[in-house]
Amino acid sequence: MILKKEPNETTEDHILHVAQEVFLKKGMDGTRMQEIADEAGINKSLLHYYYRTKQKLFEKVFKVAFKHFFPTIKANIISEKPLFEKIETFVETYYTLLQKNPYIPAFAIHEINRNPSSVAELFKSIFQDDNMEVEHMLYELDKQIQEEVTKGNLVNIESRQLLVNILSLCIFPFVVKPIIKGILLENDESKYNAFIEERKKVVSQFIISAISIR
Amino acid sequence: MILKKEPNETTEDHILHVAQEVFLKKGMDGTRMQEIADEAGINKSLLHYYYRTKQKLFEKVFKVAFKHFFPTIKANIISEKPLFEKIETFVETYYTLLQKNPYIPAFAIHEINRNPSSVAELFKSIFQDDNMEVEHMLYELDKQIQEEVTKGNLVNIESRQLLVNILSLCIFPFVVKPIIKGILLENDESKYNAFIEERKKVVSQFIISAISIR
DNA sequence: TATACCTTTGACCAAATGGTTAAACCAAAA
DNA sequence: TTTTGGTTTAACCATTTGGTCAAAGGTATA
Repeated sequence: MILKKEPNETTEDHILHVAQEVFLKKGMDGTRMQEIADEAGINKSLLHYYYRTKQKLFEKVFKVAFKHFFPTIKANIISEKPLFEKIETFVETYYTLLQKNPYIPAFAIHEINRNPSSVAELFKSIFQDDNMEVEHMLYELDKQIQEEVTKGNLVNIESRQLLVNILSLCIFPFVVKPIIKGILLENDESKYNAFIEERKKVVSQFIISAISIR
Repeated sequence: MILKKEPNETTEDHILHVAQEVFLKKGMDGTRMQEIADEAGINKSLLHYYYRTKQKLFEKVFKVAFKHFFPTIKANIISEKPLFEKIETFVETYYTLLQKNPYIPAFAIHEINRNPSSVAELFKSIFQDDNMEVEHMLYELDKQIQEEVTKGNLVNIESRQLLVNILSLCIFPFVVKPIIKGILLENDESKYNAFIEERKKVVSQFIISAISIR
């Protein structure tokens, strides 16, 4: 289906939005410049006029796609709230963010594995744009965990392991949507949506129950 | 690097193994028939001689790749062990299986999202080959969970949610290996391996702690 | 109106890519 | 030794694909 240009949208932006749509669904290798042009309702030359090469267009799309993701993680880890509350709001906001951008995780995973070194560079430049320091964030998270451990509220879990657990539980259900929907939920879209909606509560309960000492 | 043919290996098998290597890393779209031929040290025509088309070769690779995965899940769910023990052995064996086949999950995720309907068909035919019935497995798991709940050992968690949680915690760390390694573990391969090895214990503890009533 | 500048297009190109074919190769059977 | 049938190769083909270029369109300014 051809994506109509918004009235206030410049051609340059319109191309970017259409390219985002196509790249996210099909990946770098699976995307044809001609297809982006067709979907945007313009000539293929115009793509090159605005973005020179496929690679450059792809990198722009890639950067824009992650604009919202890292700041959300950062804001939550840095905030002053107690750990359990932090986890609850993180899961809630991250699920909502992913519901709005369901294709991004699978896209990222494929491109990262396809070209780890150059994608690592892209990530670093995004980090710089956002002024994020991973070491600092991990240090803050570590400190907070240790505090709760000494208070006797928390089992002693390594902060990296906890972080990976949380992200796994949030992101994975989106990257295997077709499997969950097709095999576990009778291929019913609304059942899948309900399943995901339910997870906003289930997952934070699951995590907190896993790490708290009662 | 060119993959040497084993002495006892037929050319047909050799091609399949090389194709597996390349398809797993680069995906269907990213793979060139010429590249498979080069890596196998043979002429491109020979690929078509044995496997007709790229699509057919891909489907063969796809089926072979998942040969071990579903039976492992099935065997564990069906077995007669108590639930917590089941979870422990499942996590352990699944992590070991993934350590041996680290590229398979990211590969599967990409192909599934790229072409959900045709991949769903492929999965169904694999299920048939393995004589697996998802409904039956879910029913068994459900029954066991309900038993533990009534015994007062377990919080009331939906079996599908639990299953997705377990699989998320097992599979996700492999699909984002470059991220974990690059951002959390100073790009150190041995640190990543240790991190994964540690998860065999961490994850099953995490799950059991999350769902058990103490 | 004329000019200058940005935008858009159609025609075109070279390289890459999946696939075909006829011939050469080779080992085992007759 | 000759024949036969499976295996392997080199040369070739049609199509696709990312990218170029010169010209045309359009619009604001002088």
